[in-house]
Amino acid sequence: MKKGSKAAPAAPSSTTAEGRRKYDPEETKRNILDIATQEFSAMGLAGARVDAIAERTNTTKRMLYYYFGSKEGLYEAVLEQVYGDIRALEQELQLAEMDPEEALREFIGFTFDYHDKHRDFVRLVTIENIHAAKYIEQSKTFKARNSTVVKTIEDLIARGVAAGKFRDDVDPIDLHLMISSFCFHRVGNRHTWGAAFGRDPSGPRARARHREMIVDAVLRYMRRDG
Amino acid sequence: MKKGSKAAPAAPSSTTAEGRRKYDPEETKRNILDIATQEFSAMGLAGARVDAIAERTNTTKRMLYYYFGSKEGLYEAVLEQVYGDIRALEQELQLAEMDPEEALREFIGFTFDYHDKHRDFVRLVTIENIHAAKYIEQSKTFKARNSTVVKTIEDLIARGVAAGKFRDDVDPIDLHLMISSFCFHRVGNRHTWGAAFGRDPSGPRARARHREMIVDAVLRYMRRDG
Amino acid sequence: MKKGSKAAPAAPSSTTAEGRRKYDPEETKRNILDIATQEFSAMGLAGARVDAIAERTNTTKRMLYYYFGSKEGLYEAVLEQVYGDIRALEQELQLAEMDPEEALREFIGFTFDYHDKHRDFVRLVTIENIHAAKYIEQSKTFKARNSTVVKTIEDLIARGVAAGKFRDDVDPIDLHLMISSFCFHRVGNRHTWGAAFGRDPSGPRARARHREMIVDAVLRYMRRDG
Amino acid sequence: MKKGSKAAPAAPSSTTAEGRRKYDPEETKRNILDIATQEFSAMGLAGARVDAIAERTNTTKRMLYYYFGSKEGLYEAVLEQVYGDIRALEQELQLAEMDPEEALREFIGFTFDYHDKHRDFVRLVTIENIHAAKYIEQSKTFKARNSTVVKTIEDLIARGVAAGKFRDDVDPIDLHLMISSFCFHRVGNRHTWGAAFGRDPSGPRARARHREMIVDAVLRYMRRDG
DNA sequence: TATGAATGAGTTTTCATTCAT
DNA sequence: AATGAATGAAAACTCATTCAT
Repeated sequence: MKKGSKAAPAAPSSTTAEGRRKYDPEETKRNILDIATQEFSAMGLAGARVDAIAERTNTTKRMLYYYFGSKEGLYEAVLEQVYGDIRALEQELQLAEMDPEEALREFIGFTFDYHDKHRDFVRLVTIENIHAAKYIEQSKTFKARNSTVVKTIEDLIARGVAAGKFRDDVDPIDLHLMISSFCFHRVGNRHTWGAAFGRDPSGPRARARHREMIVDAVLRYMRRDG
Repeated sequence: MKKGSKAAPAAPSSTTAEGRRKYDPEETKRNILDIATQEFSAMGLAGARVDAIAERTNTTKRMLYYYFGSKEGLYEAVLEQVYGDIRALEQELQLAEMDPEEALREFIGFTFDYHDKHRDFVRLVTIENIHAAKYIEQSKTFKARNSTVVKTIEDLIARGVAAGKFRDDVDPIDLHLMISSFCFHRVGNRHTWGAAFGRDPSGPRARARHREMIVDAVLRYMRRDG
Repeated sequence: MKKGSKAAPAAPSSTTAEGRRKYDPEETKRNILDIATQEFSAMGLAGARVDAIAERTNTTKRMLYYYFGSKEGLYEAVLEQVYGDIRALEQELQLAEMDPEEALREFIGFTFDYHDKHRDFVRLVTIENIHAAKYIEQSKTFKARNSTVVKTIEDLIARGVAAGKFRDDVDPIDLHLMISSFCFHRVGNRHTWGAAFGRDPSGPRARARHREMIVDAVLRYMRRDG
Repeated sequence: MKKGSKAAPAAPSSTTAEGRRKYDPEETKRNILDIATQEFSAMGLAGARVDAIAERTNTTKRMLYYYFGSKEGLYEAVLEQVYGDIRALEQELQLAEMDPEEALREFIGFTFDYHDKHRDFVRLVTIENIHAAKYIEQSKTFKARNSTVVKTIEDLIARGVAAGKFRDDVDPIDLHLMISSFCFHRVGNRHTWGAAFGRDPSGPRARARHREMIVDAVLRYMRRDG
């Protein structure tokens, strides 16, 4: 029953060639998570290969199981991180200090830019929907985080309504949906869209035009006497 | 999902009433395609199992290969059919006879209703985007079909502009994107959305509200002096 | 996942070198089951290797999963078969026609000989007890089969009591336990016994002596005025 | 199971009241051995997991290897301890001072009670037989210890024969086998027996009955003119 | 045309053991 | 003496596809 015991690699006491510490659990976890984000995003949960992820990592397949338990556990960790990132940025937005219309403009712009830049996030959300969100639903922090955005939008609308600028019959989550859908779709569905109409809707040529478009559309929709 | 697929009649494995053929190739193919549509839609390309599809079929795995060559071949056939269905309906819309604003309203409503009812279609498009549209791109009829929609929208806009109703700086494909994204997103991302905010954005309670919302938003956006 | 084809024992159109038919599911299953019986018996459930079983088989590992689903499923099938064998033989014993004392002698002798010859059975039962019988408990036929033995012993005792030969305060299952324990133990624990006392209690030299011993002990125990 | 293992006190990982050592090697070893006894007994050698043992211990996996060298070394230590316990007790029995029949009664009773109470011992012996006793055979003290029991029984029989009470054709090891088999079997095979006949043969309801039964049967068997 | 049986290559996961601190 | 991190080898299991009848 004895196994691999032939040659001890025995590295120098604390650092490797590039100066990375050899025993650095946080670094190891982060490294695995980064690669896994790319692979799951590129291939989907079923399509991704644990071997492929491990191969691109600085460590071995075994560590992946050591830290994340299973392929699905790793996928969950990836999802949680990626959702955490966008929610964290949203909270830094400081919209409360701006004029309502300006704040809405800012929020739409942020949402647009984030999706435009973070295609991995868009893909992972898409993938998670294929799985009926059953993995993200297990996350404990997920719902708590999302309630913050709703609050942000609620405040924003309320201030606009109070100022006589915004209509008062719009549900904050619906508004969020309208903004997100455009920002998400032009990235997430860019391939079929590109195949259908011969141009990438998320390409650089359309970016500025689309950004302006969604800001314009949403503001017109929200304005009191549009 | 196909039009006439409400209740897939069993492929006969023995003679029927009188003199009819023992096997019906067309029926067998249709049966396989129906089941495959459900499975690929539910599980994705990598996640779907050939065995699972064959099991639910009235025939055997061998026939699946006989008619469609491979798992991927079957997936392509499913995609082509499902895209064909929506484009065919779009062409029956007869928007040219309506007042431009009315026609746009009609077109948005149709797009909304189609996505709302055909979740399999939405899922399959999503899945195909995970695969960077590489399967649908091989379809010969796909691009041709799509150009028709563009033409429809172009005409619609042109008539509205001519009538002084619509602004003249909107690209037809962009407009299509704006409409589609909302209709698509509330169905395609309903699971993560539901997990995040505790309500299904594609559920019956939101349907009428959302339909009105997207019609309203797009019309405001298009109106000349919004 | 269709399994064991009830009818259609496969027409013998092509045969292999040794005359074994190439497409013979029953033969394939039996072959796997035979090898698995040996391996599980020799190594235990955890210790047995699916690869090792498959290797010794005329077919591949894949078929093992095709027919038995999992390592545990195969183990269950082995257990069920091996228990079925002894119970089937017990039922052929025709004890009802014998004089009660003669019948008891016959039953003890059979039990002794069966355990003495079928060491695989003894080992598998031992192994199953390590697993707290959780696999055999899932067998549907197991309990039904065992009730037959009880009935046999009950009848046997009753007839002996009626004839004034046997004491009337002995529980049939207890009697069975007394008989089985000796027959089982000298085979099942022969290794530790051999290590402790330097001789194999199930070896050929002890066989006749032990057989006589257990027959003698049980008959003395059962006799009315022992 | 060891004598003084009712409530394993935690191995201190920090200083205690005053001046006591920070680590207690003997305590650590005992703790590991206790847990290992439970795990090997419950799962078998192949089925037990080093990680699981270490987890339940007050120390870490490394210590397990430090003190016992390997999984197999730990298993051997467990076996040796457990066999040592029963043999030590047997020697305390003081049968030489009793009337032969009384002494035999006492010996059977002791054997019965010991097996009835020490299920871990029974299981470990069972497990060791699955491994053909290859681990216990390496024990140096094992055989020496066992020869004592044989001597005890030999004396006991000889005194009974001399007193005209016992038959003179019974081998002491065979007698020991007869006694042990019943006591062992009703505990070791209780699970399959319970599954087969719907009652636990080692349960409290059967205990007194079984104890009397084996004493009765053996004494009848040994009596000169049974 | 139809079908259950069969397969090889790959995929996830497990495990006893050792290393660096 | 103690510990969390790390590992290589092997184990169980899966899957799209083809074969023989």
